[in-house]
Amino acid sequence: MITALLSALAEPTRLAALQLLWDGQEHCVCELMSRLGASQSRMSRHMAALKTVGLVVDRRDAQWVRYRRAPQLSANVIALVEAALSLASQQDRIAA
Amino acid sequence: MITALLSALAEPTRLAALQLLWDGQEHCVCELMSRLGASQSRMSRHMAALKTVGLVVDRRDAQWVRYRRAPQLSANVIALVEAALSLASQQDRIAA
DNA sequence: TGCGCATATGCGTTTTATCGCATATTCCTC
DNA sequence: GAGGAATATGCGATAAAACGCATATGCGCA
Repeated sequence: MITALLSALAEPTRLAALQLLWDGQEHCVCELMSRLGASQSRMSRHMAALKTVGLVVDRRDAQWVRYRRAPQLSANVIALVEAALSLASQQDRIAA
Repeated sequence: MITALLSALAEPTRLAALQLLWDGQEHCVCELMSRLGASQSRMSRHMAALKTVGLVVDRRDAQWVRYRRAPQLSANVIALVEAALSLASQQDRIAA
């Protein structure tokens, strides 16, 4: 559902995580935690939320769970996410 | 703030209202209420929320308040809204 | 001025989101 | 198999959003 997707994007930590994952590479929860300054449970739950709406996928790799941008997202969804990320990074530049 | 914008979009009635307003025309609250099946106070508050984040503007016209899409929205914001509306209307077609 | 229509808003309630803390789970290494 | 690292999750607390109901406000018209 589109509103679920928008709700998932409407949280700063999740949006920032998506920004990191948008490079197409895998990132473990521990990396996201430290880079975004989020606690462990908080980060884990936010990633689970992104996964639930299908924006990211995860993969177990030894003791790590590696998240990455979901493959095969529809063009519409990609357009939405990239518009959001574009606004977010624009805001980051202003804040900096 | 981008997350406020996304939160404003992440509610079905608001998104549907935006879809109607996106034609560039003015629409009074009473029209939106009846077309979207929302109660008066609910519709009024949702429109106020859209106004707060700057997506719409309003104008008093006799006993009516006419809302319309905000002019001069940045290209980034327009891209975001249109991506959301595109997904919403796609979903509408599936539901129909 | 008084009435009626359209809209906004104060208020209390209910629902939903988010969080921290503690604990469970999974997997590696020794 | 014991211990430790990385991650997930149950639970209770807190905060935020949304709602209905009632009432206030703004406006036109008689």
